[in-house]
Amino acid sequence: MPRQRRKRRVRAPDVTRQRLLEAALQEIHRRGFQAASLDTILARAGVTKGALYHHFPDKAALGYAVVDEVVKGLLLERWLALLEGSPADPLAALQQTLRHRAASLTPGEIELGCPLNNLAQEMSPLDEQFRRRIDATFDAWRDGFARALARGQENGTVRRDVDPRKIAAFVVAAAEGSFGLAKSAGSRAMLRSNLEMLATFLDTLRPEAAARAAPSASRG
Amino acid sequence: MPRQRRKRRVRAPDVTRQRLLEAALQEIHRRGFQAASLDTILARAGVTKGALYHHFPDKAALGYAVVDEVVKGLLLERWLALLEGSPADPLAALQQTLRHRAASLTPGEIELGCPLNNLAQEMSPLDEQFRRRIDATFDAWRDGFARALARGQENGTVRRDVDPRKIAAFVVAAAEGSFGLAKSAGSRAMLRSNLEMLATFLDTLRPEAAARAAPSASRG
DNA sequence: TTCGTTACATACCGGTTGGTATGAACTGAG
DNA sequence: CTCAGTTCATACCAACCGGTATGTAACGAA
Repeated sequence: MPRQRRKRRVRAPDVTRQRLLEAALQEIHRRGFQAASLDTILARAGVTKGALYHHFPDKAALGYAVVDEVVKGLLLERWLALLEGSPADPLAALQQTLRHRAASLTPGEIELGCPLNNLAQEMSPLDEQFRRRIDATFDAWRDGFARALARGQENGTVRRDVDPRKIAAFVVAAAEGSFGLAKSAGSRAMLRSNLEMLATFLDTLRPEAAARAAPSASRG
Repeated sequence: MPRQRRKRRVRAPDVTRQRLLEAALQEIHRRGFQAASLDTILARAGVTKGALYHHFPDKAALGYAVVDEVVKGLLLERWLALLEGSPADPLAALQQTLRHRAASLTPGEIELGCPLNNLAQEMSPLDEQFRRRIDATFDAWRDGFARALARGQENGTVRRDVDPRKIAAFVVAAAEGSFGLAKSAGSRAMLRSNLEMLATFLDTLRPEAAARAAPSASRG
C-alpha cells in the first residue's frame, strides 16, 4: 500500500527536540518516568515516533536529557537566583527564597511535587545513570547554597563553626521533604509552615543569634 | 484439554493473603506501584492469579492493603516505639530514635528509600484513595511525635511557645527528605549528617537551650 | 454421604508498551 | 541539476500488562 499524504516539515530540528523534551517533562512529572507513555509524549509534542527515535536512541536517553537539559536549569534558576550576586546577607536571601517558593507555587505544582525529587525516588535504585545525573543536579543545588553560606562566613553574617556543605545538604533535604509531605497531604499550609520552620532554623546560624534563635511557630 | 495435576492446598487463607501482602511490599518497594508486576508478586508469594483475585478485587486494592496493613505498622513501630511509654525526656527519645534509624539501616534500605515516601511521591497525584491512606499514615506518625512533644511541654522539657504539631510535621518532612536525598546520593554519611542536624535542631526546643543550641556540625 | 462454599490453579484475552523497519520529504553542497 | 545526508512519518511487532472465565480440590455443615 502506498504511503498517504505527508505533513510538511516546518520546524527546525532543535525545535522538535525541544518540544519533545518539554512534552516529556510534563508527562514524566505527572505519571513518573516508567509509566510515562511515549505515545502521550508524542501527541503532546505534535510529532511521531520517527522524530523521537531520530533524536534519542531510546526512552531512557530522553529521560536523561530531560534531567540534564530541562529540570536542572529550572531548579537552579528557581533556587539560586537570589544567591548568585554575592548578596550581603546570604541567610536572608536564602530565607527569602524559601518564602517565595512556598508562596509562588500553583496548586497543581504542589500536587505534582518537585520533578527532580519524583525522579530521584522512582529511578535512583533502578537506573545508575539516572541516579548519577539526578545526584549531580542535587549537588549543584547544594553547592549553590554552600557557596552562599561560605561567603556569609567570610563577611561575618554566618557562624564560622558550621560546615556550609552539611548545612546546605540539610536545607535541601528539609525543603524536598517539605514539598513531598505537603504533596501527599494536599496542603499548602503545611508547605508554608515547614519552610517557615526551616527559615527559622537558618537564624540559628547567625553569629549573634544564640539568644533569640528558635522556632516561634505561633503561626505560619 | 483436561486439567493437569494440581497442587495440594496446604496454607490457611490468611497465610496466603499475608504472603501476597509481603511479596507485594517487596516488589512495590523496588519498582514502584505502577511498575510492580503482578506476575512477579505471585511468583515471590508462591501462588497464582486465582489466589490474588480471590483475596483482592484488583491491583489497587492490593496496594491499599499494603499501606494499611504492612507499611503503616512497620513505620509506626520503628519511629514511635521509644515515645510510647511517656518518656521523661521526649526530645532525647526523639533524638535517640533519629540516630538509631540512621545507624540501623542496611545499604539496601538506603538504596530503596522509605516505602511510604516512595508511594507518596508516586501515587498521591494519581489516585485519591492512595493519597488519603498515605496521608493518614503520615498523620499517625506526626501525631505520635506531636503527642510526645506535648507531654514534654507538660513536664517542662520542651518550650511551651512552640506548636507541637508543626514541629512534628517539620521533623517528619526533614527526616523523609534526608532519606530521599541520601538515597539518590547513595550515601549513608549524608543520611547520618542530616539526621544529626535535625537532632541538633531539636535542642533548640529546650526551654533553657537558648545559649548553646545550634548546629555544631564540626563532624557527623 | 451429600452439597454448598471457600480457596484457589490454569488458560486465556484485549490493550498497551517500547522499539524497529522502511521510505519519503526536505536541505545543502557541489 | 544531482545526490547524499538529515529529518522525520507510517506501519508494524513481540512482549508484557492487568484482568477474567472456568474449573476443581478441599472444607464444613447437615
